Amino acid sequence: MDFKKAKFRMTKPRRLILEELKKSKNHPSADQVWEKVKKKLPRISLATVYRNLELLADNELIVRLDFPNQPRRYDGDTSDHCHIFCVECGRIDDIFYRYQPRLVSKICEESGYKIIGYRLHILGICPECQKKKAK
Amino acid sequence: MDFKKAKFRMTKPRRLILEELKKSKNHPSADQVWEKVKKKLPRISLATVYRNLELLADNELIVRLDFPNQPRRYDGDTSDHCHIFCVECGRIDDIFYRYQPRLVSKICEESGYKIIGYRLHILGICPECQKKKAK
DNA sequence: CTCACTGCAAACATTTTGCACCGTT
DNA sequence: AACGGTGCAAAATGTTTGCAGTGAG
Repeated sequence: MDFKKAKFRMTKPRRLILEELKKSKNHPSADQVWEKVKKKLPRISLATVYRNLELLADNELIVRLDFPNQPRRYDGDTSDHCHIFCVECGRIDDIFYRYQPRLVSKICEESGYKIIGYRLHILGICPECQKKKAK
Repeated sequence: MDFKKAKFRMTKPRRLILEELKKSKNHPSADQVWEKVKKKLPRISLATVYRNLELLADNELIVRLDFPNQPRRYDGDTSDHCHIFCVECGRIDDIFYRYQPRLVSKICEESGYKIIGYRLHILGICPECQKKKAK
């Protein structure tokens, strides 16, 4: 991994994006981060937000969350946990469960792949959407 | 397979798309399915392919595969298995491992979500790409 | 002083939609 | 005959890029 090589400047837009992500609990999209950061830096471009989110994720300061049928989301919490995604409203919550990939590693060896990582995604319907549907 | 209850007609484009997917082993994208089906039905539109793939997936005759940074892929094999994805070239292979979600179900209950399903995605580098990188 | 970084607009890739016509049932 | 399905083109969506100017180290 070329993590060490990566040298980047901590510019104002970059710092604000990282801070915003560290403090938000709702796993925002690039667009949502943009809306927040604009309040402090009104001239910031959406392209800058995209560029910085990808750079921060490449350097493992934040985490990319890819779920079906919606824009990429980001998590400022890089600790080892997985996510549950509401298929109705798109809400994402943290699940503090550490997936143990021992068995599956064994099976994967047969494929000849070099394993990089695992993504355990849980899909469900959040409490609010269950209530709405009950009506 | 029982199409009687299905709320859709088994038209020629739809049948060819399903057949193509059932026989292909490389988890193609909509675009790739289109290229194949065009050989038998040259006037078919890409929009038709998209519409039918989504409809077939909704009816669980095929499976959607969503991996980061590439178009949605589809699997004609609906049996219970997971997938390994090459982050270099986008190749997807089947892994015949059945994920047992007992423990995580327990943990998820605390979230109040109604659980719909699990997606275990494995990321890696396929044998061919490992060779290329070795140079 | 340099070069990574930025804003902006335009390009891009993928997917969805409106509409008039077509073909199964 | 009805109505779901289709081709086509255009729109929508989400993200990336080219460029000229800016500012952090």
